[in-house]
Amino acid sequence: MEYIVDRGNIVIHSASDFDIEHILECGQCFRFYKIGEKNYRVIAQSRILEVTQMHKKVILHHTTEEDFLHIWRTYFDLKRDYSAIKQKLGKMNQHLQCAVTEKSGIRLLQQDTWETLISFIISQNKHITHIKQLIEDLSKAYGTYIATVDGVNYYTFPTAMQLSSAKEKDLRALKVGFRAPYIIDAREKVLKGEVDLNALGDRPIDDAKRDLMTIKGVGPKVADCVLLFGAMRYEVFPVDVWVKRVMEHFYFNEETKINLIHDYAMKAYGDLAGFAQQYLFYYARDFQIGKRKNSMET
DNA sequence: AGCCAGGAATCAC
DNA sequence: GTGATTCATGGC
Repeated sequence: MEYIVDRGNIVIHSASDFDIEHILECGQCFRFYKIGEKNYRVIAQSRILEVTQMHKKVILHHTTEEDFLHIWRTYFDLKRDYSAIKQKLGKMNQHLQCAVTEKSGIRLLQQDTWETLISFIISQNKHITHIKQLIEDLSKAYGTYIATVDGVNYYTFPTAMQLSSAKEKDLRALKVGFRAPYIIDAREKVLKGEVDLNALGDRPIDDAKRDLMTIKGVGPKVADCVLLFGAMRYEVFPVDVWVKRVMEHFYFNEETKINLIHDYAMKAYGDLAGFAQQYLFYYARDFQIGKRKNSMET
């Protein structure tokens, strides 16, 4: 995408397939704050970035051309042609056509593998607002101070090393509950090299997933999320309660086992499965599709 | 107040 | 192997 440098900001005048609200609120990441309408503060890459959008004009505030080219362009996945992806998905069926049209500004962020691993371990059986809170508390307790903006202190997400002093009771004090030993097991296996997060991108997908699932508290869904959001493995299809509901609602018309949904989608969507999942998830959650009172209607 | 949350481990058969 | 129960915590 074409950009200009303007008074210390990076400005993209004609962003395509980009909606900062869709990107951040679609459930793939947790470390962001809404400042105003289409105005967000993002904590990533050991940095704080403020993003504003007005129609097709996107402003990345107080950043350099070098950071844009080497960090944010990759992080926001700006080199990928999402029009082509949406076109292919939209042709597959009418429901996907609705999802990609309604949530047309989604892009899959290229996030840190370790951060997604711990974040999605924490995410299990929790509402997104609470997940965000826990991750924030964890960062404040163990991360590195970045800066203070508008009177708020911001911290990086702690590395495995930075978490090495944490004991189970320390994590429980942060209210992560039964996930405390899971986080510790993830830290141990990563620090000892028993699980190599850097290898996830290159290995056969089944091997990579099996590796992740040796960590306590990492099952099929969390492993898929780490592979998709933290290792750019777009052929996976994480099935959570929302994806299960929307798939039942649109494709199966009855209660369906997670495994069946997962295998069906991976086969049907192929190397676009991860993208399909994200459009469907955000679409389903936003419109509460398949939830109780709406279930199995229309 | 009770139900649910971007699930997974554990136990019962 | 499948199905039910348990796990901690907060929001609604």
